[in-house]
Amino acid sequence: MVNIEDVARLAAVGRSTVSNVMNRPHIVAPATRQRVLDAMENLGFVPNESARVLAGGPGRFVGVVVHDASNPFFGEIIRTVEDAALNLRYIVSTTNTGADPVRESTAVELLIQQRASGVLITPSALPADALGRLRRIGTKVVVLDAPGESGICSVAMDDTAGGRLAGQHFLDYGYRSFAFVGTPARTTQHAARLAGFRAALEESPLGRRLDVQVIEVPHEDIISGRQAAERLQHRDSPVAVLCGNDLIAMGLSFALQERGTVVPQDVAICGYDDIDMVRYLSVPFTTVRQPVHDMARTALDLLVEEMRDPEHEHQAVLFAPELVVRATTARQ
Amino acid sequence: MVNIEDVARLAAVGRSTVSNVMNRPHIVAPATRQRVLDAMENLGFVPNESARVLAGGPGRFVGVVVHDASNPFFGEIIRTVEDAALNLRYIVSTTNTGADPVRESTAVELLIQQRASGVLITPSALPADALGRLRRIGTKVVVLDAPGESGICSVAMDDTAGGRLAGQHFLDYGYRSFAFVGTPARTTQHAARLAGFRAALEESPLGRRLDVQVIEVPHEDIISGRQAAERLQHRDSPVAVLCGNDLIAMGLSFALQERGTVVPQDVAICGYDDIDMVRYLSVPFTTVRQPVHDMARTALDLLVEEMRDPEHEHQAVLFAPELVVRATTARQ
DNA sequence: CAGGGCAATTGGAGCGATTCAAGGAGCCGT
DNA sequence: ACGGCTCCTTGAATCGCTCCAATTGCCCTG
Repeated sequence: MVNIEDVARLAAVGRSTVSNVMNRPHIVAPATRQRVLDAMENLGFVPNESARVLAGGPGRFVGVVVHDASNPFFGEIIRTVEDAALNLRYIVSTTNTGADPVRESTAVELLIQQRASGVLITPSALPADALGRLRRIGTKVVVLDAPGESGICSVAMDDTAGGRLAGQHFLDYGYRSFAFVGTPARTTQHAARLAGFRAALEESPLGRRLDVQVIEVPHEDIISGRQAAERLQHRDSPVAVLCGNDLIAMGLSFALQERGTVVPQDVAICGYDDIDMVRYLSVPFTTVRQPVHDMARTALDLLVEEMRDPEHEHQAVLFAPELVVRATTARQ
Repeated sequence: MVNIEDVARLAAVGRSTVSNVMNRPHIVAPATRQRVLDAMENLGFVPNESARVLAGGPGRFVGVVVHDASNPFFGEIIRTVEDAALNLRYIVSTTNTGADPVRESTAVELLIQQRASGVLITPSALPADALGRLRRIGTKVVVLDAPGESGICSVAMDDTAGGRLAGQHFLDYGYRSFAFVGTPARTTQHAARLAGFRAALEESPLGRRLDVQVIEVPHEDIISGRQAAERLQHRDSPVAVLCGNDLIAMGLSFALQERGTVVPQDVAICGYDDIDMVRYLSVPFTTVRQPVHDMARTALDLLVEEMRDPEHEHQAVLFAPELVVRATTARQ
């Protein structure tokens, strides 16, 4: 493989000059610069990132850790981040954790091994020590889709507000029986949504007479949503169900339809995320929209800023959710 | 950051011994090994992967390049590969190309910079020179979901056979008017599916009187499928449409339903991939199933074998597709 | 008991970049 | 003509690790 020395020899300059052309082009005389550039071109030179990082150069490796890339919500995040990062010539590495804390720490561990210069993470239950270790090797961290602790940048949705929005909407529409399907025990996001949901109900005139049937499911996907259908109890009055995300809502809705339960007459459903798909289903979903694109973009901007500017001040950005009413809820 | 030397000092051994504990544990005396292990633990030592790679050690970095991770088909591939690779302590980095040749080469370029030791790629149009350059730096490559050229390992579905299967099925069911929706001009996979589809029709007794209306769409997603609905011409006889993948099929189907077109009475649809979701829709999809899990697993196994064994013989594995008949096609 | 063989350990020479301090060349004003 | 500048350019030291060749004991055997 051709290295910096080969380039230097062909261009008849010193190794450092070649390095300068790559990292501080402005201090190299135009003629020399061009000569070096040509030499690189001729030789098909590609700098060795490992050597670069080892020598203490600016790393160009950022890791993105998400629950599940095939969930369109995360898909959109990844796409946004990749687009922006590739333009800045960063190398983006995505890892899925399946919201599993063990895989999450494995993923972080591997990122540490790589001495990633930045990490964008959607934690399920982020162990503080993992963050500490990342910090110690100088890796910048931005927490995405979860409230950040102090001393760390974070970009999140106000999940409590989102849950509230859904609860309020159900109450407005006259529902009196409620359920939540998701993974509140395993992910902070769902827990907050559930909390907001409960809060809205409790604050209503009917007060604490309103109870929420909580159905904890194993994953955040369609299959889990389907499974929840069997456990959902609905007798006389229609049940209003808030789902932890749209995929779960889809699964639940499909399974209910198969059993002859009609949405929204028998069961009302509110999803979460507003992924593209749910707007196109035969019964378009009422859901809580997250400004995914903006979140992702902001998160990357914060990360880049933090990587470039050592004096950077941490900030926690909170986005507001928005309720999108479609056909899976109806006025009673 | 703590390095190998710190560990060596604490354990009162030489640097090399620490290295040996990590890479060739069997040649270190058990007592010594334990002492080193303890020291690592105490110091919270994490080997620096960059240094390792630079020193010519066995790299543990593999790249996975796919069209779109949020497509469940690729999602499943990624999940499978990640599971297996993480167990082997490989670092998996996923990149999306959106089937765009430019992003594809950018992705490969970055992988070269990283000196990845292995790459699993789903090419749209893989430029031969990119492969060559990867090869030159010693990166092992396995092509996934596309026919491999000689001198390279590949795992693929027999897409032509898949297209044939669909065509045959439509003929059996009595359809006489056909269309294909997908990206045949931009991806080899869709092109092969279309070719097989055409072949089946041409080989039928009705011969070449059967024409296929080809609708090229910009992406392989739901939105593109929806757009295709406007361009699909169907007059008297029902049209049988083969879609390049299930997402396109879903989009097409949703859009048609909105305009009052009934599936399968007015338009029959056959998807491709058999992603989980399509089985649960209100009208479950007829589709061509790909053994994704096996493909992904086989691809990774090949890659690992190739990375470990320099004498490795390239092979091209071809999986057979399978038709799954559900409710979007009906006997005429 | 010398010598051979084996197991365990280790210092040193890179790997390919970066950064820094120092050196050389040309130009200016005096 | 010369000191003092600015601009460019460069050799050397370094990063943390792996591998190799060499070394050290130790046990066994003839």
